[in-house]
Amino acid sequence: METARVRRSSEFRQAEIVQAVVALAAECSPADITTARIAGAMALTQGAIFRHFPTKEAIWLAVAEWIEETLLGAIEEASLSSGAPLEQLQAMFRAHVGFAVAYPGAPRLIFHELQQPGDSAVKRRIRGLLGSYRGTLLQILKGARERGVVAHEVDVEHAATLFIGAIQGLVMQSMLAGGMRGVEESAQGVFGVFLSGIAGGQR
Amino acid sequence: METARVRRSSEFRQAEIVQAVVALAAECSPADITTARIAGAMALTQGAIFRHFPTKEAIWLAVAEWIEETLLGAIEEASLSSGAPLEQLQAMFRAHVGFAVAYPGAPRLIFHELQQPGDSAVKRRIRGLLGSYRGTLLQILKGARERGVVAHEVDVEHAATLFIGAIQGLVMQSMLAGGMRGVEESAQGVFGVFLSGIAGGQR
DNA sequence: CTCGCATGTAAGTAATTGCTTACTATCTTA
DNA sequence: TAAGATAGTAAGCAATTACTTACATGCGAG
Repeated sequence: METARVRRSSEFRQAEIVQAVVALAAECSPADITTARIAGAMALTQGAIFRHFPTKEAIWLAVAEWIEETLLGAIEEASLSSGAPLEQLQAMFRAHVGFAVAYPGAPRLIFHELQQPGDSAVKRRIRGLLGSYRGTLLQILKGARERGVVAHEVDVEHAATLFIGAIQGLVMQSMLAGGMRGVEESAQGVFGVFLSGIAGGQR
Repeated sequence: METARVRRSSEFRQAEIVQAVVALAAECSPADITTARIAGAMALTQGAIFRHFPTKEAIWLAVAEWIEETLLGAIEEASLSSGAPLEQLQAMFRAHVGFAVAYPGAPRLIFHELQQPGDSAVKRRIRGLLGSYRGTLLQILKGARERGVVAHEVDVEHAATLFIGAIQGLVMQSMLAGGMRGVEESAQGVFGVFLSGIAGGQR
C-alpha cells in the first residue's frame, strides 16, 4: 500500500534531507546513516536522494553548514542579550546546551567529522565553525579580564578549552544516561563551577 | 614476495589484535576499522583474525576490557600517589591525559561505543568503566569537601562532570590541532582553572 | 491543450563488509 | 616417526554500501 507519491521542489527536499540526517544522528552513530535510511525517514526511495544532492559528501557538507548557521546564530544572539561579560558567557552556555538538547545529533556529527582522517571540505567547515566559536569566546573572556570580572591571572585559552569541555562533559553524561533529561539543570550547576573558576573581583 | 609465515599463540595474537585496533583508532574513525585493516596492520590475512576471535564484536569487547584495565589502573595508581585530595585529583587528571596522549584511539573508541544505539555487551562494559571512574572521582571530591579544601557549596556531581569534560575538551582541541602536541602543557593550565573553581579554604 | 522538464520509482552496478570454507604448514607428543 | 592439534592461507559467501540508469509522471509555461 504505497502512499501517494508527493512531488516537492529540490530546495525543499534538500532542507528535508538535512533535517532527516540531524534527526537520525540523534538515535544512531553518524557512520550508520546510509542514504537508504535517510530516504526511508522521509518516505522516499533511495535513488531519489541523488536527485537533490550529487553525492553523499555533499549531504554532509550541507548538514555542516546548517549546524554552523544555527549554532553560531544562537550563540551570537545569546551573547547580545547582555552587556555584562559573565552574563554573556552564561547565555552562550545556555544557548549551546539548549542547542545540543534540541538537536542531540549535532554534537555527534561534529565529533564524528573531526575524527575523520585527512582533510575534507566538511572537516574544514567544522574546523571553521569551532574556530569562530572559540574566537568569540576568547573575545568575551579577554574583555571580562580587562574589566576585572575575570581574574587577571586566568589564561583565557585554557578557560575557553574548559568552557567547551564543560559542554562536552554534559553531552557525554547524557549519552551515558541514555537521554537528555535533566541536562539543562546540570548545565546550570556545571557552569556555576566553571564560573567560580575564572571569577576575579570580590576576592 | 610474501614474507615468511609466522606462527604465534592465539593468546599472543589476541593481544596483538587489541593493540592494532587501538593504534588504528588513533588515525581513523573506529567505524572504519575493518577486520581486513586489522589483519593488514599485523601482516596477516583477514580470515586469520577469526582464528583468534569468534566475532568482530568479541574484538571490540576485548579492546574495551584492555582500556578498562589500563586506564583504571593508571588512575588508581595516580590516586594513591598522595594523601592530599587536591593532589590526588591533579595526579588523576595528569594520568588520564597521559593515557589519552599515549593512546589517542582510546577516547575515540569510548565515544564511538557510547553513541551506539541499544545495549551491547561492549557498551555495558564502557558504562561500567566510566561509572567506577566517576565513583572514585566523587569519593575524592566528597572527602576533600569534608576537609574543607573544596568549598562546601560545590556540588560534587557537577564538579565531576566538569572534570571529565575538561579532559574531553583537551581531546577535542587536539583533534582540531591534528595532533597531541602541547596537550599535556595545556592540561596543566586547564586543570588549574578547574581547581580554582572548586577550591575552598583561603577565601 | 500540450509538451518539456523536474521529480519520482525500480532495478540495476561495482566495491566492500563480516564471516565461512577447503586446504596447507608447523609444532607437539606418544 | 606417525598422528593430532594449532595457526596459517586463498577463495568465495550473502548482505550492504554509494551511486547509476531506464523509465514513469505531474506541473507550469507557451
